[in-house]
Amino acid sequence: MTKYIPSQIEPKWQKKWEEDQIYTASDSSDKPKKYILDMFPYPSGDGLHVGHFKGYVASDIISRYFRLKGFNVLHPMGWDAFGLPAENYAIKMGIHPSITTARNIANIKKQMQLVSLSYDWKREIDTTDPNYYKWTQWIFLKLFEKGLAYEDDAPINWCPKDKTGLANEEVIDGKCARCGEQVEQKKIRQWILRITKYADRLLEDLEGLNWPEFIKEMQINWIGRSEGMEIQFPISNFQFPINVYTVFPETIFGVTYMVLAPEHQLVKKLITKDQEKEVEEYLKASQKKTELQRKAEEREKSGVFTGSYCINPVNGKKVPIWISDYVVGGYGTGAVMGVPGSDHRDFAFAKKYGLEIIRVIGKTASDFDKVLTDQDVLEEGVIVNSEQFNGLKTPQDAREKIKDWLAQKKWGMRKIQYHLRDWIFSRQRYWGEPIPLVHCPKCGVVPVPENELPLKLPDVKKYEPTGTGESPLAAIPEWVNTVCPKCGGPGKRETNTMPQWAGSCWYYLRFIDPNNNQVLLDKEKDKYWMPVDWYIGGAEHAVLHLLYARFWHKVLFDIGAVSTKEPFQKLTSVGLVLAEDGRKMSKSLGNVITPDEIVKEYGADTLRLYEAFMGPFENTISWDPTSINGVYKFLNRVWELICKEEGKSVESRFEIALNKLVKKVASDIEAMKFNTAVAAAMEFINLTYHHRLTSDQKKKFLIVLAPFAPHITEELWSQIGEKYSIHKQSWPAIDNKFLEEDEVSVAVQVNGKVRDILLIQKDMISNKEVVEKMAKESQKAAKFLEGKSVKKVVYVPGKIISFVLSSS
RNA sequence: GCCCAGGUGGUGGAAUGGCAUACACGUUGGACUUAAAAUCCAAUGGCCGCAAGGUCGUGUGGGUUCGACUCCCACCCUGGGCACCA
Repeated sequence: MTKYIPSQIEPKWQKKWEEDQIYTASDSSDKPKKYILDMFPYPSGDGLHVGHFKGYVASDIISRYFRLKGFNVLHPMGWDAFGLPAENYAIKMGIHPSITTARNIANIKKQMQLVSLSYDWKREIDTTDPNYYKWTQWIFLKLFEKGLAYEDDAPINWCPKDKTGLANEEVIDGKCARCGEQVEQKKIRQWILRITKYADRLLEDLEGLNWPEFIKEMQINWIGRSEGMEIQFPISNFQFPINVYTVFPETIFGVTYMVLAPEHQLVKKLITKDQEKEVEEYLKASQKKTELQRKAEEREKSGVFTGSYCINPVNGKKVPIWISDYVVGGYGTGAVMGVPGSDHRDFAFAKKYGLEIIRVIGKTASDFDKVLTDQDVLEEGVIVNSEQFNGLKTPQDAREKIKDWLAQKKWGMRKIQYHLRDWIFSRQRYWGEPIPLVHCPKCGVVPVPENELPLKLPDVKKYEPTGTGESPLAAIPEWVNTVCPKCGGPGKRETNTMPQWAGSCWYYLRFIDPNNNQVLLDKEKDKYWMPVDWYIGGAEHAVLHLLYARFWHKVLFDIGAVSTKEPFQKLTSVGLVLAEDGRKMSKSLGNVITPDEIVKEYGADTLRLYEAFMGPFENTISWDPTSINGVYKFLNRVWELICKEEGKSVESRFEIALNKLVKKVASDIEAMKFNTAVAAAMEFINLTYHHRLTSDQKKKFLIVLAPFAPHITEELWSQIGEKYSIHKQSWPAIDNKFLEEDEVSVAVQVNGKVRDILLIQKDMISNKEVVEKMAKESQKAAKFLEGKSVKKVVYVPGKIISFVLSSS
């Protein structure tokens, strides 16, 4: 063969590799293990675009590299196939989602095989396969057994378009994360998972993880732990006090009013006769406000006085009780103590309604003046106007002392509060795992016995969501009506299904033991493979999948099903690939580029190489169709160079370049700097292109390139007469005697400016006198040194020699 | 408003205290060709200069240092996340 024609070599080798199953991971091996995992895709009908492949190619390069390095690598792939789009498509077309899902999976699998992602396909899993979701249901039963799943009909986020409830994590800016519809509050019966019970562990265990800081930060913020105090304010002539939660108890002497959220339980009981009308109007108005209006109002506060008062326990002061929607009902106690002297929001509210403003934090201990403007509202300073606490520094000192005092007087107690809410887990839709529970009028909620799992999703004609808060399953009496597993009497099945996150919460465990019918996964295999060493995927899952999966994993750890506390030891987040126009690739914008078309034009190796070369892995980068040509040209040059006759003599500069390349590519792959790894390979080819490589140099170069471009390297490997397969070789050893150049260039600086470059023999570089003499004699530098006195000479061996002149 | 990441040629980017702009795209010129494509070679930050060379230059302004894209302080801009959370 004389010319590089990808279409003539790629299918041939793909077929051979598949026949020989060269990427199979062994469950028992003397080799050290690496579990390298991609976030598995949702098998959408549109297939995958080149953006999806940036992460897949990266994890594939890493997997191939570690195989060459002698690791037993587990690199699997599967399908997160339950979910709304398949169901919506089914409704539109009248095709059962299982049919379209199977079709989509086949298509995407073909795309992946087209670029030779080296997955162990024997471990392929599909979350909609009853043999898989049997275990998703099993895990749910364990959650139920442990009291971590409970039923409630509290108001929840409801998407009127998708006609289902949503988790807090699925609401973005008050809109449904999936369809963008404005989310409403609706009160329906739901299954909820007690993720808040794990809040502290989810927070603490982040510390040991090798994850991007920004993702850890996002989880920390989402969990939102704060250490504060719950304080009781008694109400005269009333049996219940008002409880408030605050993280600033040191400001308690500055309380001049109390605010309740409109939905607070006590609201109705505290309204006095003369205020009745006004309050009612306010409540009505605030209910009507949509999220959008609330946003549009910016931070303009509004509220109404109830007519009642409570007592500040620390000084017996009468405090008016107000109602305002700037207090969020669902957080803390739904009531806030108003401290306009040290909180900007309270200040604005107090100003508007003419409430008293007392300064409790001053710049100095004598700063007792009333607060006049928003600028005087301080968060840090010295306590004033607070009796025995005056003069204490805040926050540090004062906060702890006042906390102790309040607790000792029994006016309040320390409390830890989280932003994280429990996870609304049921969906009123068809295409999800059935929740394996039976409602029995006699026994209550009874779990389906484990030996009856999987509880299969029934085939139905109509999948339309009902919108009533019931799932379409409720319309199938022969499925709903069943026998109570406990008493044998008539019972009704739970008709809600699980959210899409359920299947993805534990799939990484199933790859380890995909066909086990007895247990979730074998204990020995768990011990061998877990945790996932390297998890690669998009940052859009930072607080969704990545938090949910950690939660489930910890529950599985607690019941002894897994031996590790955390599932994903190392995480790297892949940057988005945008279309050429800088927008997201989407079918409706018509700017999608598929791997299929790139493979057709340039071959899979070019696609892979370009994905690696286009820029830093974590960056968001626009696809540039004109740049692809560059890596294609590079592969052609590789082809030409390797196909040339062997060189006979060993040129040391090529040896040095090659050894450096081997070293750099290895460290770059491990640091996910694929772009510079490819650039280094290009430099090597540019250096040697017009010369000849020895057989040994060819072999080493091909192995180094193999993780990036598996087809062309396999082909050339066989053309130079080497034994199949290049992917079963070992990563080249580095020859240290060829790592250093004979001559090193040293820059000459005069007053910080580079004036010349010296070439210094390797054995001279540590000799400062010689280098200094050479530098002074160099024509270019001497010009700037002439007639000046040198104050100081700094020499960094092998790098730079710097002359500092005395200023004259 | 708060938290995080980032700002370098026409473009994607490289360099994490020591030669700014590696590698690639694009552009321009040349070779080959009847011609085009492909390929190969050369040039390619701005300004001054025929050139040698000089000078400015990594968002802005200061600072530390013999030396700063890199470290420190303040600010501006872009992207992401959170947001009336007490």
